Amino acid sequence: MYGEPKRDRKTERRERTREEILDAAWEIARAEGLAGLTLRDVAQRVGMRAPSLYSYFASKHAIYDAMFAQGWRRLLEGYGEMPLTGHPLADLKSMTRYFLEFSTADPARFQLMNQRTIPGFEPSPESYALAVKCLDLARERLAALGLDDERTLDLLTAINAGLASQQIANDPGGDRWTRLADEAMEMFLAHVKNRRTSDE
Amino acid sequence: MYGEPKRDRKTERRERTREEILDAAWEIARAEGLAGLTLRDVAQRVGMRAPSLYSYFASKHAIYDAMFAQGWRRLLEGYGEMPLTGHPLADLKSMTRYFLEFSTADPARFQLMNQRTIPGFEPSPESYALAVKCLDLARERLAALGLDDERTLDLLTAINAGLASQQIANDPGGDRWTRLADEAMEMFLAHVKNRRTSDE
DNA sequence: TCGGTTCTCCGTACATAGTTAGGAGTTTCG
DNA sequence: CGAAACTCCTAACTATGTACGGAGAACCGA
Repeated sequence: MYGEPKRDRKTERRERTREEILDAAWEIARAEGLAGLTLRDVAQRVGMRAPSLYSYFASKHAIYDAMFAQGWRRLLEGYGEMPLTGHPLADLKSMTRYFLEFSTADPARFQLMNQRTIPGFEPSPESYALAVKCLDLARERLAALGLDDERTLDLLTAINAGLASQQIANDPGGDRWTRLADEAMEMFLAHVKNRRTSDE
Repeated sequence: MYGEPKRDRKTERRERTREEILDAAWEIARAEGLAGLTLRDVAQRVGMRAPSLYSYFASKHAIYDAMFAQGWRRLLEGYGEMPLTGHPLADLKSMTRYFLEFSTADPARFQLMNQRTIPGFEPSPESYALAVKCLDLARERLAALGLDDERTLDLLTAINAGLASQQIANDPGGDRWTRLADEAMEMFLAHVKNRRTSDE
């Protein structure tokens, strides 16, 4: 029973180094673009040579996978901590605003999380599960607002993805799209309400 | 004055070879992904070695640029040939449907045209002008339907881009997003009409 | 405390990528 | 015909992801 702390210290150090590598990778991806990420650059940033990274990640794709998972974990976390009012319009607006800020704050991250753009890369099932979990949370929130069918969720995610990618492509930093996002949510809510009453 | 036909024959051949190269590039991009495009593969497909391509394009980015321009030219053409009824809802639906089909038919092309994802690549001013021209046509069409402010155009392009990227990422081939696109256009039109009457 | 195992990290090396340089062979034109 | 231009080649340089094998430290059971 006394042997364990030492093993912990070892795996703990290992975990710390993995984090260090991922942090370096994020920095470079932010600066050089997702595809501009280089193992040699990452290695240099953490004081290693490129091949040494293979002690921590099986491949470059494995690094992307870990980043993919981190991204969705952080978004999930952010959604979880977000204060909600219970007013549909206000809550829809804040969720969309949060998503927009999150996405445009790091275009490389958005690209990694939402666009299949790296040839040969596919997130592992475990990482993908995090993305699904995030979608499930959104579904749950929508349901709490009384909007619980699948089409509605698809529509909302499409709008959000579109706003984010347009802002990233055309006007990173501006607030033009933030205001547009508010308008979009008004439109969205009115539509769903309307569909709801005409369905009954 | 008689020297010109021969020069023409030469530049014509050159132009044909450029087309051949671009066709090969599209094929490979469709099959391997945009970033999976390789000069050596392109060269092989047209019966050359990689360095020979430099007689026709200054760099790989120059090939991407020509493809970018071709993509927007084709979309512009498609929009131009599209029959319009004058009914706002019907026309909005067909334009969005066309954009969706066009985009999902070749995800690599969509990525090249709409997402800044290749590190270091930026379209030349001439190529970019084609993209702007395409946006101008959409603006014009919207105006013809009585919807002529900039916000409306932004909102529409965001919706369209979102629908396309979601379909590409989640369900290429299915018609789930086509139907969603119709619904989105109903929502969009109702919203704009509503905003219009409450503005006056 | 010692000997073996495991874990890091290194240097080297290989395949593939975009790209450059320089030179043959062909075509064009005076 | 001879010069110029064009096309295509081979060879080679650099940067990339990755495989291999080894040196040294950390760890663990005896």
